Amino acid sequence: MVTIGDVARAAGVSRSTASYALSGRRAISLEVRQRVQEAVRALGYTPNAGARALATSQTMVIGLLAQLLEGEFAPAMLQYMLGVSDAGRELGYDTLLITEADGAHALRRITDSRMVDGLVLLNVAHQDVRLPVLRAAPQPGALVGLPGDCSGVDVFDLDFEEAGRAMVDHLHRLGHREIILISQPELVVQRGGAWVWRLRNAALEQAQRHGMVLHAVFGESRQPAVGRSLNAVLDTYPGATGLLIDNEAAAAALPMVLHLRGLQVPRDMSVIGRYSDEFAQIFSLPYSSIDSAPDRLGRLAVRQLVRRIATESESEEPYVLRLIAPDFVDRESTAPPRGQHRSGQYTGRHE
Amino acid sequence: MVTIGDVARAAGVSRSTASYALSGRRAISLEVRQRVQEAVRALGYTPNAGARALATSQTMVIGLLAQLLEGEFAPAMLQYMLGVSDAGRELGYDTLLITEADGAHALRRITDSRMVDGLVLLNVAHQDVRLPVLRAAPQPGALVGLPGDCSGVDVFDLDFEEAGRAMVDHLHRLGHREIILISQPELVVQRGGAWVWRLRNAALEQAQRHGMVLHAVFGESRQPAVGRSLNAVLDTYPGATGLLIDNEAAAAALPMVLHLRGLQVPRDMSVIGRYSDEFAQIFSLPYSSIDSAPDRLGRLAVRQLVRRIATESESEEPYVLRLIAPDFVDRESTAPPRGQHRSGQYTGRHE
DNA sequence: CTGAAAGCGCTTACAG
DNA sequence: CTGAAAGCGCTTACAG
Repeated sequence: MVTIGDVARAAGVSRSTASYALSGRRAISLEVRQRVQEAVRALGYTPNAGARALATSQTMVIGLLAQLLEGEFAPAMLQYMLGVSDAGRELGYDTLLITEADGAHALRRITDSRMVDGLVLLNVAHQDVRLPVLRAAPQPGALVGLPGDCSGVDVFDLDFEEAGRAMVDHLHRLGHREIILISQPELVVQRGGAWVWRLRNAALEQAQRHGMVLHAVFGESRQPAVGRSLNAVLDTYPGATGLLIDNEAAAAALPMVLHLRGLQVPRDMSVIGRYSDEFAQIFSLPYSSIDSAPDRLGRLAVRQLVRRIATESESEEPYVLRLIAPDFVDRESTAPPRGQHRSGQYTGRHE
Repeated sequence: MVTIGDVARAAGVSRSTASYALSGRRAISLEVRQRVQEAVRALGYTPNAGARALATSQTMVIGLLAQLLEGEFAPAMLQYMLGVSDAGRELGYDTLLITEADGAHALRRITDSRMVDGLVLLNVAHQDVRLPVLRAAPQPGALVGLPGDCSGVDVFDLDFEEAGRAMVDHLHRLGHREIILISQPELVVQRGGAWVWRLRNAALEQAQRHGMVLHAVFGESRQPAVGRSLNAVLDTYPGATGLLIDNEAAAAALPMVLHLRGLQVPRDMSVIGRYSDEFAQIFSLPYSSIDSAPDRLGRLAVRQLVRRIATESESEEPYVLRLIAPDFVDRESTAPPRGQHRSGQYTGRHE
């Protein structure tokens, strides 16, 4: 392979001069710089990443710890991953993708061996076993997902509580008084998926504040269970006029379920989802939704991570906890509940 | 950070002895080996990956070039990626994920800087601009996807021609005489998505051989265009009794389309798809299908790549071109065409 | 069975 | 403005 020594020889300068000419870290005469650049081009020189990492203690690589857990909606994960990878590249970083089931173990391996300059953890649980490892690591970390303890890391997530309140408020404003919330499978909650219960609890509280009835249930993650459970819920609460769907698989299954029950949206049922706009477009989910903005969250996490890598040794910047405001995408799937629609009155309970 | 020098000092041996004790590349007395291992544990030593890479010219990292192109079905890509990442890890390799739009440029950067020991390219086009770069690189490469020129690389793909024939044969055997094939959007074909036309051309030939009428059309990749185009096709060919769906978005949209047209599967329409089993499960696509086996293909590519990395300098192993046989997953979405069903006769044309 | 030394390809103080 | 040298943390011939 062609090394900086070859470049130096071809340009008739020392290796250090060649290095400085390329990095620009000290003044170099125009003539020498041009000779070096010419040699680089002629020889097709690219610095060896491993050697550079060894010399500078910087790998220019970010570790991305994805977690694909049972009962969760895998396709959503891809969008976070792309946000991280693309943002990293724009900032000069490559992305090491770690998908091992044992995330804590993988994290220790990656950080101990100094393969990366920083880490992004996706799908962070309330008590995430990866966090103690991350805190003990010499590299900084940024999370997508809000854990119980945010110390020592930068945290980014959707404001799921605000999302839950916004969904409830929206239907309340339209006059709905009995609604249903379909969350992720209970397994996800038991495993510590705090985002699920943050939305759920906030929605329940808000409904109570408004004097609404909110039936909060856990959905399923796969067909045919998803469809069955949707039907069961609709059977159980025939008086409900609104549906909040914090569950991608349920959102995808819902159009057919409602259709087979002869229910039209929004005439017979108002629906609000919570998923990414990209997902809505691919499957044309016809429901207004809170955009989960995976791409944006991934990018935010990387940007902060890179900032922290740069300023790591310097003054202790305070850690960031940023919950982004839910963005409501209107797809006209909500309306006043039946009966009220025609009268234009938003006052009574459902008749 | 703790280095092998620290370990050596703690164990009272030289650095080379410590290194050999850990690698096992030469005989070490039991006593010394134990002292070294004890020092490693006590100090929490992990070799520095960059230093090791520099010394051995092995990074133990595989580069994964994903390509998310417009008009293609992004969620499918994730499954290939996971297959590669998981298989790599099992073989001792980490995965560098490259998602840059300019794949050829990214590939050159990664290979020139020696960040990886080998490359896996996903979504390979007929004339893929990344291939010349890959062939010129010092690292070996494995492809998922069959290009026009396979020289210098190991290639893995589904046997899309056999898949096309199998789909046609299946419906022919049941007595269908007029069927429709919905492929990916035309854009995908124009861009060189050879897998699309391999299935398509093979299906057309096979239909002709059987004396069947096959209407081959290009579908769409997003709603609402997908649904519209499905309806338009069904309007155009009212005599068709079978549907071959080589298009994930169309497969996801089809149940509702057929339902709204009052068509039951397989009573009124036989359907065969081509998508991964995982995808079928998440959305419970109710159609028999050819499994595109993304996980398996990703794993095969990595396994061969690692084999080639190991034997690279040795005798020239011939390059592999492996098209895996299509696997038919029966979900009971096919039957004899209407009318024949009752008679049990598979002889006539549709009446 | 073990050690001292060279070398992988860079970067960056240290000198001039 | 430029060069010779040290050093990053490993591995692996070369000696003994």
